Amino acid sequence: MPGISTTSVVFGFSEGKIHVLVSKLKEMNLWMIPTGYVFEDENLNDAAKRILNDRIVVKEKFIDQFYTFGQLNRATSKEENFVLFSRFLKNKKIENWFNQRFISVGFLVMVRMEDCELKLDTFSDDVKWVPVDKLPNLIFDNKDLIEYALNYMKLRASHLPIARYLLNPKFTMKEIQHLYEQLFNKKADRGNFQKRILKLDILNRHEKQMTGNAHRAPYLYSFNEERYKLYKINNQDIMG
Amino acid sequence: MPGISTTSVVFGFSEGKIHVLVSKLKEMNLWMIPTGYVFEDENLNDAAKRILNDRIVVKEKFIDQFYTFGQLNRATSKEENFVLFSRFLKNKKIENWFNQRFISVGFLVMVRMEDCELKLDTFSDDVKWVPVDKLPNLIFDNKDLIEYALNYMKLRASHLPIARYLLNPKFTMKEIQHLYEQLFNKKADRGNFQKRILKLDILNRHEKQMTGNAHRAPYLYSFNEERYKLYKINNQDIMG
DNA sequence: ACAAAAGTGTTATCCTTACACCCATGT
DNA sequence: ACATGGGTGTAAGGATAACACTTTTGT
Repeated sequence: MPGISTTSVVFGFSEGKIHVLVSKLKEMNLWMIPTGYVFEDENLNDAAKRILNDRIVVKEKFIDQFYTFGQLNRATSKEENFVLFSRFLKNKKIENWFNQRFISVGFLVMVRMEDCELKLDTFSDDVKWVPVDKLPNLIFDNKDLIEYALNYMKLRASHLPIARYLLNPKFTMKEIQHLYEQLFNKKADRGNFQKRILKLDILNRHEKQMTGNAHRAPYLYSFNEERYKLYKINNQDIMG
Repeated sequence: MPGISTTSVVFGFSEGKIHVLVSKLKEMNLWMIPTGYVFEDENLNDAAKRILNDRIVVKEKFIDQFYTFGQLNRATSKEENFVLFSRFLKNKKIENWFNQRFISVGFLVMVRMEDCELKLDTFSDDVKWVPVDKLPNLIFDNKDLIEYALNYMKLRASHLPIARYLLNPKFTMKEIQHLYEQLFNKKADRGNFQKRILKLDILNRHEKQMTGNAHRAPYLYSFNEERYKLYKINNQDIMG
């Protein structure tokens, strides 16, 4: 469909940092996140998945739209990068898809970084994960999209399966706490955080894992899928 | 832009009921909510406002997108209504805009019903407010959109200026309580509801209004715009 | 005076916070 | 044994829910 694309912000979590998936345009110092046009006979969500599958292979992922970007000046607002990109297109003799106005449905994607296999698409000569606080030079409004997605995650944290999709199947309390501390940029009390999480009654506790460190070994936890599905947040606030 | 439309779910509140704005297709028992195509040189939000202005005149409104609908079978899923609508188009000799696949960005709109002046567009011979629990026969997936918008309002109630835009500038505790009771379909304790609302510290209390009823007159309240703007919800849940 | 609605107060209970204490582990 | 991180307990303070009590109004 002319002018309709999906753009995915793919988040992962590793070594205590939230990461985003980016790919580098061939022979340029310009990076981008997975984008592509929607086919005439294709559902929006299917389009997002198809385009994503060009860059990344992963068994399980969370994917859902978070906002539709339809400003007129989306491509030209980062003028410097727009000029670079136009030259790139000319070199590659690609048709001028991007010269017309386009609307992007933004998708929030969450995966386990360790389960991912990254692939190069035809326009790229590099694909990698970068920490969200160290983003490279991005085309168009890609940086805005990433920030919008992060903010969306924060606001809707209690309605999104963040830990479920970003953490490994088995994880420690320390890991899940670090994840939320990173997301909210805020330290939490160890004991109270644990109590809060456990009170949700959606985790299974497993055997301790001997780490070889010179301290007590932590328990491992996993999500209890049955109870996790039942777990609905009572975010009725004003209604008590 | 071919295939890209905006569709607005316009909510109002009157006589203790949440209402939706609908218009009736000429000479048919088929209703719809404000929809229209986006121009090539037009921002998404501007398109939604322009299309809305064909049906309704109101000074102040809340408007924001809530979801983008991109399923393939959107028009034909309500087959009965699709057949009716096709016949309507043929009668009216309108070009077959709707025979091609289309994507709709759904907008949530909130207005004060009493401030609204409704207008007929060229396809309609009736425009009116209907209670959300008594929707008429609607084209396409319009009913789904309305239900989606309502659910979105519930989920994000604490982040949306619902009472600010649905209630009259001055209102009673009873009115704001009824609004939230309708939205959540749940009764609240009178005293506790009042305490919760007042603790937010975003309301001004005004003189009592003599109603002529045989009981104590209630205070009137309005939103304190300054404090309302400062009021940010700490919905950090898991972070305490 | 009375009924009905509106405003305010009370109490028991629960939740949160900050911090302390004990436990486990490899050196 | 000891240092370090991990698990759990506790007491003070705050928030919540259910309900009772008081005030205001027109008849």
